[in-house]
Amino acid sequence: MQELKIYNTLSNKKEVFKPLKNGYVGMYVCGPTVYSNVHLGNVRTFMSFDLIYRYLLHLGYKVRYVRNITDAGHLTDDNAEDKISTKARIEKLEPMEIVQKYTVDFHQILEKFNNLSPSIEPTATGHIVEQIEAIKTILENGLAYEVNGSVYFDVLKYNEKEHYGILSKRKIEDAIENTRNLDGQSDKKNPQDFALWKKAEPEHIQRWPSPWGVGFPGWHLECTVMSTKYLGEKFDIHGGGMDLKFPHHECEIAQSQACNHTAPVNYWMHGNMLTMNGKKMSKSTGNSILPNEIFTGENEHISKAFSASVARFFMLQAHYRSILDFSNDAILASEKGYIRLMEAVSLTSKLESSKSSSFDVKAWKQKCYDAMNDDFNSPILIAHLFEAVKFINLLKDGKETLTKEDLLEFTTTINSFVFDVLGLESAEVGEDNLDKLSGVVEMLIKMRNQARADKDWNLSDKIRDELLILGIQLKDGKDGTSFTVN
RNA sequence: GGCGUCAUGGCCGAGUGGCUAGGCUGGGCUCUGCAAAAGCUCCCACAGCGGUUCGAAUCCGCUUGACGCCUCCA
Repeated sequence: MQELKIYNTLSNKKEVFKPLKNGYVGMYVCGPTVYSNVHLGNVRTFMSFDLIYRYLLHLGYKVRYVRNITDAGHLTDDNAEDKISTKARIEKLEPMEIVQKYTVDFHQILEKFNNLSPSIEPTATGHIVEQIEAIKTILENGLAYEVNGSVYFDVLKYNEKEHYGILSKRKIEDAIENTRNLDGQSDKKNPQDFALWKKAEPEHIQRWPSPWGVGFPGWHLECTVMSTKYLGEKFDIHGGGMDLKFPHHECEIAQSQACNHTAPVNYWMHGNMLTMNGKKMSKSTGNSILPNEIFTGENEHISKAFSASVARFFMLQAHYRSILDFSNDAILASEKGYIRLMEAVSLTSKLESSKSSSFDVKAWKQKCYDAMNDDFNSPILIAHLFEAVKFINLLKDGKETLTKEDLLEFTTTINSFVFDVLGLESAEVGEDNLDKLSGVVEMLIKMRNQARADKDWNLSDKIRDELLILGIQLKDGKDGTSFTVN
């Protein structure tokens, strides 16, 4: 098996990946809070982990990929209404209708982007019992306290033995110094303490009974409980967006330590943000673009519609740990590159072999693996794929050669990287329709060739130009005319 | 204010102490009836200032700037 290096945000270093159990990987990724449509920035994170999931599968690992759905609303501050409830009130729906609506939307969008489904997709509300049990354990272990129907995690006490801030590289002393005292209306002993269980006010709709009264679980707890349940007290990879590092993931570590007396995760991975106009995409500021707006082109930031594959390719051209800025120019450039890549890939089935090879397929193949083994460096992989594109075009013209064996290995490799690992899809034209379309276009090509033979350039150009308007491009090559559909 | 990340050519975006990223765009050439496509080729770089080094865009320090987190956030 290839040696894979993963950048661990716990150590801030690339580390050789060694799963706990040989050949098996347990991976947990924080999913969305389903109170509104996912925007493109949300999609980027899930796509980054889709790439990681796909590559692990490609390497032959058996991966259990758990990604939760947060369907219990959490509070933006101690006294506000949670987002799901707010949305339910605005849309005049039950909270669970909101949850259902946006869960379906989330699945549909990710499917359009050709993301593979996780192995398990647990919900927070489906694991209230387990969350209550975890709180009991933390209370028993003396690292939480109950006040007025709520239970809080005692961060200062935890910090006596463990380091609260190990992931986000913070010192709790700094946090305390920089905390402004807000009126003291909170039940917390310390502002850094976080809720494990919150007492439900009468108007709070999502509510469950507990040993501490009617309430609802704290935000961080669900991930601890569900990852433990499905992946064990210790598992290989935990992922999420960079913005979840603190406090969410920090709290997860503290909760797991408090429950299970062990660090839960060997490799922490954080995907970086998608920005637009240099600022983080965020619905609250209006600086965001929805996937459906990409598909229809109906957004002031873009000049035309783009397919999900193009958007996917655009995002894969940047490394998952880099900030990526979305712009019309950038995605237009990606679209051209994407088309060039996919046209070359579609040519691979038509290539012919020779007696010798003018290209070192094995060396090229290893470079592709090296790129992905270096912390899933998809931009480098894509650069190597473009090297292959050039080679394919020369091969087609007979200017390069491959033996039968090399050709097979070459086409197998390029197809598996493009489709299986990067998860790109070729243009969606139904097989049947494509056959019919081909017939029609071939007929027009014949007519045009007759016109060209007669030097009737007006007619031949008319056929070519009008087809182009319809999105069908003719290409005159040495072996006759071919066409592509845009 | 605290913590952290990043500053690469016209645009997007990789990267390593000495050697080509790649894509898009622009110029030239080949091919073509003309185009397009494809191929070849050219131009344009590593924020600024110091330091380490035989040698740094790559390591260290400072300056400037941008962004992220510190409240829900992918």
